[in-house]
Amino acid sequence: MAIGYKELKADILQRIVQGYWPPGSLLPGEVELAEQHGCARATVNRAMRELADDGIVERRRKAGTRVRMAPMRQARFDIPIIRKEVEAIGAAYRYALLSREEVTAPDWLCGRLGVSRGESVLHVECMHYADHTPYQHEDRWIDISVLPAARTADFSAVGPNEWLVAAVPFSTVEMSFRATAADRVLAAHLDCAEGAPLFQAERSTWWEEQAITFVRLTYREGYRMTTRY
Amino acid sequence: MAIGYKELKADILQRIVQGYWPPGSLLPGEVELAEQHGCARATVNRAMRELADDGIVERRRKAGTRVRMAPMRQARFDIPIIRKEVEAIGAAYRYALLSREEVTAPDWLCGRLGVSRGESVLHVECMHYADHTPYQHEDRWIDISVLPAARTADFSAVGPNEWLVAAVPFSTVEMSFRATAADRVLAAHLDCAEGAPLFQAERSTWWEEQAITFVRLTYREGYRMTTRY
DNA sequence: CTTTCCCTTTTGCCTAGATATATCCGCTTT
DNA sequence: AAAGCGGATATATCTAGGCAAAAGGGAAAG
Repeated sequence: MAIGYKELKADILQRIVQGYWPPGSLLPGEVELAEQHGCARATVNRAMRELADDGIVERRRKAGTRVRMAPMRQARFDIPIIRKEVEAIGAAYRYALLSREEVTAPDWLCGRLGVSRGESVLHVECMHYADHTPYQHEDRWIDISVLPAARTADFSAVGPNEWLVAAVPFSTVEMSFRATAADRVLAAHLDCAEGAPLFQAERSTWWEEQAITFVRLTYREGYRMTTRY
Repeated sequence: MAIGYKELKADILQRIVQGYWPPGSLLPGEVELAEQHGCARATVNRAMRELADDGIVERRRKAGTRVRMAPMRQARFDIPIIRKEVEAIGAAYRYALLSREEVTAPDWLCGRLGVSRGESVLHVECMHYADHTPYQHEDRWIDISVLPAARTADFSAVGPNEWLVAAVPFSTVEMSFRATAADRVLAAHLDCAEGAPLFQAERSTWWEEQAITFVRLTYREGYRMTTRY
C-alpha cells in the first residue's frame, strides 16, 4: 500500500488532470492523504510541495491545498553556455574578439546598470561562430570599478562570458528578450541583410546591489529559443 | 547551534560565492555538515537538494556533492495571461475576433502538430489590445477531431486562449521564441511598418500524445519579455 | 454592523533512525 | 591490459512523532 513521493505526485497530478479535482477545488489534507495511501505525512508533504513548486497547486496554511485556477505555467529555460549549444548541434565552436576598449559609460548604460555618469567601463565586442558561420554577436560592458580584475583579463582566447562565470559565480540577473532590426554593423557581423529581424537577449548582472556587467547578445537570423515542459 | 534549511542553504551558497568552495570542488558529506551545524541530516539534505535544483551544485550518489563548473543558469518565465499582463500596466484590456473558419490543415501545420494531411482544423485569428493600441496578434489552429467542443465554441467574447485553459486542464507544451519581420497583414493589425522586427512566440500543446492546438503570438513592435532571478 | 482577539486547523519544518540505490574504486580474473 | 566482481560510501527516500507559525472562522466587544 505504501508508495513513494514520486508515484504519489503522479497520482495526484493525474486526478487533477482528469478532472477529479477541478481547478479551484480543495484537496484533502496531508494527514488524510497519508492515511489513504498508507504513507507518512512527510511523503505527502514532499509530493504536494513539488506540485506547488511546479505551479499546479497552491498551498496556504490553514486554508489547505487547492488546484490553481489559471495554470500560470512557468516555462523554464536553460540559458545555455554558448559553446555547449554550438557543440550540441554538431558544429565546431569558434570564438573571436572584435574589440576591447576602456571608455566612459554612455548615458543609456548608466540607466541600465545604475553606474554614475562619467564612470569608466570596459567595452568588449566579440563573435561566436558555429563551423565558421556567424552564430551570435556579443556586446558586453563591464564596470571596472566593481570588477577591477577585468582590466587585466585577456579576452582574446577565452570569451568574457566564460571568464565572468569563473570570476563571479553567483549573482542577481535581469534578462529580457526582444526582436530588433539588424543595423549596418550587426548585418556585417552576422552575415545578414541590413534591417533583418534578429532575436536579441539582454542581461544585466548584479553582485550585492552592485552592477557588474550588461551584455547584449544578438543571434544569427532565424534563431529560435525553444523549451518544452 | 541548530539552524534551519534556509539559513544553511544561504550559508553554503555564501561560501561557494565567496570562493571558499570554488567551482568543481567537493563539498563535505551530509553527515559531516549536519554535525558541523548541529542539525539533522534531513535538514542538510533539503538545503543541498534545493541548491542542486537551483543548478548551483551537482549531486551524485557515492561521488558526493560538488560545485558546478559552469552554472547552467535556468531562467524561469511566467507565461502570462495576456489579460493580466495588459491590466498590470494599467491599461484597459480589449479583445477582438478577426476571423474564424474551418479549413483543411495546411502542410506546414501538419508537421508542427502531427496531424495527418487533409484533416480539418479550426483556424482562429484575433487581436488583443491595451487601451485601443494593438498589443498582440493571435493566430491559432485547433485540431477539431481531438477537441470537437471547439466547433461549437463562440470566440467572439472570450478569446480562444482563455477558453482552452478552461476546457483543457493540463498538457505537454513546446514553446519557442524568435524574431520575425512584419508582413503586410501583421503590419496592418499591429500598426507598424511592413518589415518591422517583431517578437513572436509559438506554442504547441499536446494532450496525451494528441496534438490539440498550435498558436503563433506576435507582439507589438518593441515588446520585451523580461525575467529576473 | 463592524472590529478585535483567540482558538483551531493545516501546512512548514525539524529530529532520529533505517532502508534503498547508485556508483566509485580496488581487487581479481582472463 | 581489459573485464568483471564486490565492498564501501554518499545520496535518496521513508517513517513516526513533535513543535512552530500562519491564517481562517467565529465569538466577543464596541
